[in-house]
Amino acid sequence: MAAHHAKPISPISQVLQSLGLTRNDLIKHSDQMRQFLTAEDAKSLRAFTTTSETSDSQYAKADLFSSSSRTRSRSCSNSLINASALSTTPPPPSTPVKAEPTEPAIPLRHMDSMEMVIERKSRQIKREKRGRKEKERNAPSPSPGSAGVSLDAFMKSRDVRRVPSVESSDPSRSVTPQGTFTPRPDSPTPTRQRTRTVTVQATKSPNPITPRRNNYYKSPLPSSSPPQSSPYATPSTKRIVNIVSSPGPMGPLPDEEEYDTLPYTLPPGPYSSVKPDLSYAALVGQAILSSPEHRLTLQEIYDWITIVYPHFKRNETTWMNSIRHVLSTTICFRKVPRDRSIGRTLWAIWDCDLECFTNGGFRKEFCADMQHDRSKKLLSKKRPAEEPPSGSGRKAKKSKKAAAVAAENSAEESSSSPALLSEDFVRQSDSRNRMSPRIVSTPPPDATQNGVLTEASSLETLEPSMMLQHIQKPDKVLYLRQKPMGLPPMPISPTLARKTRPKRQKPSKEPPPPPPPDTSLVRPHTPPPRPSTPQRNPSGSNVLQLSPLRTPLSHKGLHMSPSPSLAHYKSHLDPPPVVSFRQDDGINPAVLDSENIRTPTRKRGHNHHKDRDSSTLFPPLTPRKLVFPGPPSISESPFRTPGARSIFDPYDPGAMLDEELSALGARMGGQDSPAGLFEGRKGLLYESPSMPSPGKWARWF
DNA sequence: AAATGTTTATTGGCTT
DNA sequence: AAGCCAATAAACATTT
Repeated sequence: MAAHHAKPISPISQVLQSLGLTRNDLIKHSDQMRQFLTAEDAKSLRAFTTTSETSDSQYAKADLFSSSSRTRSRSCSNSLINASALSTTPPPPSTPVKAEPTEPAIPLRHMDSMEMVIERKSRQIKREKRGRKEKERNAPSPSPGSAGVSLDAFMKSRDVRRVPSVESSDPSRSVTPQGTFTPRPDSPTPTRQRTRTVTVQATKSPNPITPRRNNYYKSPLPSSSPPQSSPYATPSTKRIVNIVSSPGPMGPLPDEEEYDTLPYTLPPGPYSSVKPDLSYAALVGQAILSSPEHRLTLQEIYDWITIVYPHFKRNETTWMNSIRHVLSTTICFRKVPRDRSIGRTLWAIWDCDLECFTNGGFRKEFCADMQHDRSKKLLSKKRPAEEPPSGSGRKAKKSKKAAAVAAENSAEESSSSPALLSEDFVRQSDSRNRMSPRIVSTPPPDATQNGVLTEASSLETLEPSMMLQHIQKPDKVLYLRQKPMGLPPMPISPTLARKTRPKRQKPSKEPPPPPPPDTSLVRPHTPPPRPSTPQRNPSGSNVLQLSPLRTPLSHKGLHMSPSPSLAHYKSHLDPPPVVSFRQDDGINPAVLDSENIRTPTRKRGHNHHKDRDSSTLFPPLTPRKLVFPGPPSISESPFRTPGARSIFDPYDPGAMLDEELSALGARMGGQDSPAGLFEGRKGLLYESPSMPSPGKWARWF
């Protein structure tokens, strides 16, 4: 808005005057110029042709539009995505064209922005060329071209956005001090950008099932590329510069074709190169949640992070190592193995754990599994004593295999027993984590479905009845899914079996082959609807893995955290019955157990990161908006206006959820309007007395 | 060989 | 001071 005013007509006029030109002349010339450019290399130049002024004005609202359009496109995107819609149609040179608005830049960023611009430009040119060739070569291929283009555009636009334009000196833009992205008019991109964005988004957000191509793996993104610091980044310019030119990790930019497969959504730019004050888990969570299905490969996660948080560069190992570490050790990140041919495993966040990631942060207390742990702790505090025995603390690790086996057995037992359900279950499983949740109360017949996890999944197909059931329970359950009983026996997870670490640990002799799990039980689980393919089974058979979802540790519900209670499990076999389940059975672990939910432990807010702080302030958030993977820093979303959630971003998972709910409600008819559900949810699960009105915190961005 | 995954250890900051 | 936790580092395993 301010931008509007900013549009300096006067300056232009002045310039024109000094040149002895009239506005008409200017227009004329620019037209000519445009034609000229369009003729040949137009595309590459497009971005630059844009005038910052125009864009500025649009900035403010662009996002709104873009979001909506995004959604829309998204809905159809799946089909369209690859489709040629785009491809066939030549990229409308027109609109999208101009790039962006240059941003407002913060003064200090001039230098780099220049560089960035230059670099970007050269990149664009290359890409264009490449793209052209490609097209010529395989004109037919649907998605590629167009999609690629769009993404490309998107990326470019992003770059631009990030880069404060050289010219940008729009005074009117106010930058918030620490880089918070206030609703700067510019941040969001203007219309044209919008267009691009839209396209991109559409492409990338295929719904439910993202077509993830193998190739994607290679991290298509210019990983390091974008580096940039957001204009807001206060920090050192040099760094930014480096980033830009950093050779990075990357190699060649991915082909456009790959772009259409981008499995995640990038928050609107500008991205600050400042190190985010978020834990790695939070970052990973944002990344994963930015994907429609809430699952990404490691590579994708890296990409997302490097793009959104330029602070992290692709060629650095530390943070990547940390990311991997977090993935492996954090319960909320579940592995979704895929067929080899398809690609690597995906790391997913299940709906039941969404709360952990509210506001873009990460609070494990809200992890469904954690809750179990917690309850367990409470229930049995005394227990700890027992375990230490096993060995000296950490070292006492027993062979994993053994542990695994034990776990499985126990799991089996527990799961098999009817007792599992409900409270018992809780009690038993508490520590065990992850899987446990899956076990839910009695399974309604085949109510199960394999849910497809999509955004929709969140709401997923629950049977109304089921829902009701749970809902009854005052406390918790959002929705449960149950799995039909009587699944085939689960094979033991190869994983467990396979790992043996000779060196470090003494191989405890043991491991007799894990007893065949008696799988008569139900193994509910949530999974993702992704086509989980049978895992590779070393032996060759297609048996499913035990739980691919969790690493052994996690199976036990442990995180690396040394917390005593958990520690127990590290060394103790007894508990954790790992429940194995099949990936595809479609059960959503979601929040299952109602019984357990307790208040989130202690105050989480205190330690660690700020995000936490916020959380402290506000307890759990409303479900609906919870997850938007977002923008750089929590506080900084460009979208967000200081106050609030005024802006509706359909692209936001939360929004999608809402939509889903609505739909669901509609379907269900009656009383439980989706809203109602949510409300209920909120009330039950999230609301805490102290909590501010839901609306307020609904969205963290 | 490189990318992925797991796990163990250590460290430092915070909170209790 | 004790605990807890996230970040790191690093060894090792598994896949690609």
